Amino acid sequence: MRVTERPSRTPRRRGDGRTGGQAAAPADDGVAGRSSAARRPEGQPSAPTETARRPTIADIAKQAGLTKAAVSFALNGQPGVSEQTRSRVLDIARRVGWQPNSAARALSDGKAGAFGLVVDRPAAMLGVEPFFMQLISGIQAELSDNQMSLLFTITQDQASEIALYRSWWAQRKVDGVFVVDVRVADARIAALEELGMPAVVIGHPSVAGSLPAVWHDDALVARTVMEHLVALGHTLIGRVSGMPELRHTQIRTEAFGEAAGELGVTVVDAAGDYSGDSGALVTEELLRRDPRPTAVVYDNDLMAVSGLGAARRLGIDVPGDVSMVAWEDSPLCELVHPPLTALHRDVLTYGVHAARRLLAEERGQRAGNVKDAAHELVRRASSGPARRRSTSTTSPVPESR
Amino acid sequence: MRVTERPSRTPRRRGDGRTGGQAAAPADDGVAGRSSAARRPEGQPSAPTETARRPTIADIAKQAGLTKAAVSFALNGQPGVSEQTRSRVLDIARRVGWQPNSAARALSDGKAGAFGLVVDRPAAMLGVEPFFMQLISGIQAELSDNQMSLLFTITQDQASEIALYRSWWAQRKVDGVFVVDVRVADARIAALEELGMPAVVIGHPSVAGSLPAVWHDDALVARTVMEHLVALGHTLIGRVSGMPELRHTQIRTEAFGEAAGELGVTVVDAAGDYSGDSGALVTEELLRRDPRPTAVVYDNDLMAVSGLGAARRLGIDVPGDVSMVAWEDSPLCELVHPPLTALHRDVLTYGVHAARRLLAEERGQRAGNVKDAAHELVRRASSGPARRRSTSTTSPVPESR
DNA sequence: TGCAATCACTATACCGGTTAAGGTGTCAAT
DNA sequence: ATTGACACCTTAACCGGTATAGTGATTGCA
Repeated sequence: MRVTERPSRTPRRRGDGRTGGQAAAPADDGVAGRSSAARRPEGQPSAPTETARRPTIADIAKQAGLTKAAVSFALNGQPGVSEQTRSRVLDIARRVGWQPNSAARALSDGKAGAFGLVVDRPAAMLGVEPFFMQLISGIQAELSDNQMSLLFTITQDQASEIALYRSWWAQRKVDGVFVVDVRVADARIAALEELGMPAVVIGHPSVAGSLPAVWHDDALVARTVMEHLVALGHTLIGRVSGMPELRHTQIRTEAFGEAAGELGVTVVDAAGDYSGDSGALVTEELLRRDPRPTAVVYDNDLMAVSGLGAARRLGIDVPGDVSMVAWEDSPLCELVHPPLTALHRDVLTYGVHAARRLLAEERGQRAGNVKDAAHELVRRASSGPARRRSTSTTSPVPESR
Repeated sequence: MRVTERPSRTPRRRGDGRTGGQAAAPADDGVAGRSSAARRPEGQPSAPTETARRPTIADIAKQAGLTKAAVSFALNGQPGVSEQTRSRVLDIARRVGWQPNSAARALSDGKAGAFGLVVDRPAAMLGVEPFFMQLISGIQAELSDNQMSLLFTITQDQASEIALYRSWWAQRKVDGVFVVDVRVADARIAALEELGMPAVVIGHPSVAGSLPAVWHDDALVARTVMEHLVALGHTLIGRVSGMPELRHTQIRTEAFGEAAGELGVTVVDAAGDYSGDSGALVTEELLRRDPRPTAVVYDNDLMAVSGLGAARRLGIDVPGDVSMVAWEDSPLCELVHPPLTALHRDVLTYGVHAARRLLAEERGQRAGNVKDAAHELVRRASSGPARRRSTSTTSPVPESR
């Protein structure tokens, strides 16, 4: 109960962590001292039934003069005890600060009480994207409402990710997992199906196998972008994509192609890898083409920002000479110059939906896929009308980087 | 549109929990079967010796003709079994794919097998910084070597963070926690001390109370920066700080002040809040001063990037008129123009050390604080010699934004 | 009045590990 | 032949919950 302002240098004391053994009169326990004090006015000394440690239902049972089972019934709202007894038990539980031991409960009902999320990217590539943090934030919000925890891990390759799934499942550490960054013919999907482990794919249903997916319609979004650009007069549009092995990259590529065909314009695809470097490199390639695209769409914000820099180095004006659009919005897009037109979505809600879906799955409710809201186009200064194709290409600038 | 909408319903199997086994003809496969799968149905056993469910040590014992205890000894390298028996047990365990049930082990030895990390920031503010991802990556690397998991949670305020600590501890969900973003007189420290929960503060020891800290010497780094700038001829230096209530902000502020005094130059402090907006705003203020600072140091990369934009809007050249330095490096710093001189550190190793320290703490090894390597100055184009103070300030530009 | 159905609990057996204490069999020393 | 001393296992008791069967007392109904 000492919550005083620590002077400057307390002689580090702290709990032992392990209050094991036969209560060798620790005098100052520091754990949940209120309980024993409250129950025992000043107590007969050498009390044999001292509740030293974290309270269990056995302690509550003893205090209430009941058995463990009765207490369990009372605490869980199960029938089998009188209302009077129930409230008495609840009172005691509250007073001693009882909380169920998660391991005991897990062992008993065979559920872990946690879900897992593994991200498999090299540490360097993680990071600048706010996506995961927001996703986790959303997942978390839903899980904590349901007394569930999230085990989060970053691995270096897919093999260890799969190994981790097997291990988690064998040890019953998690009740299910969220799968992100799904590739074509992703080995994780097959592994999860084989294990029979509940899982939700955060990505397109076409790669989710028999697993439920939470997704949004990238094809629709691609079309929106194309319409925006075509309406501005653009007819030759560059696109800097993410890794081609990711399924959603392919989906976007296909959709851009189709929309282009229908709208009578041309799309030039070029593959990046989400890194700033690749964004700059690929942008330079695109902007050196003749005829030069009058607009470029990027698969993430980081590449778009780099593309902006590349254009400046080449002496190409944005949006005067070329418009730029980033797929995925972030604070970054707002603070560069010019601010980037971007595709925004509510990642947090996406996470909430994924969590909700996995909770249902784990409860055995085998529902279908969940389609989330599509991205919304946020128009900023980086996209504008296509320049009349009169002036030829800018004088080439020596390559730099 | 040709996204190969998955045919329709393949007859789902999955979710049964039981693997292989006699697999004869489950026929029912009622997914819902909520009743604990462990209860013996008591029907006539068609294949009595078959291990149907996930294997336990009891299964192994039966196959080996031993008791649970002997098997446990064998599996844990405990003395008490012959080498011959041990290897036989290990063989069987490997063959049936046994892994210890984490709940059972946790219940038995009173340890959760997991640590917790709570980040308490509004979802919007999380994100662009790669710090947490890299930190987690490092923590994770060390933890998985020690068969430990990481519970990761994002909360909205400090009160719920503390409540979560209490809950985790009461339920024995974690064996300890990492504490980040420490403030002055941080309520979390007091709460953790009261709980007696093992914890490691990732931050300066002066706010860690009696908890061990893993930290690095910001004061030293501040001095390095100052020396760099003074060597370039700068004598009036602006600084855009992070939130003043964070302890490390204060430490940096103090250190900059001291170093300035010793080196005979002046530092002008201005507080931001790590957001891009604040970076731009505060930078404008600084650059409008007369005399104008010839260098600005930022407490994070995001504000520095925004500051760069602000300078451009004011028609002030970087690094010609003013040099800029970011505290905390990231891909962002490299892709803006000019690339930002930045303070780089190995966050991943920082995480490894924090994890190692918490592991020691949890094992009862009460070591001291761990001082990590300081940031290293990465010189890029944004910092250069101070312009001779001949030309007066640039003509003011109308305020924008 | 008698028999069954409820009610409100108790007793006990799990879940799957770990671990202290006890029990054999073998072999050497006394 | 007795006594240990071991090496190698077995028994049984936990850890802290949950679930099922059983018990004594009260009530319902004929």
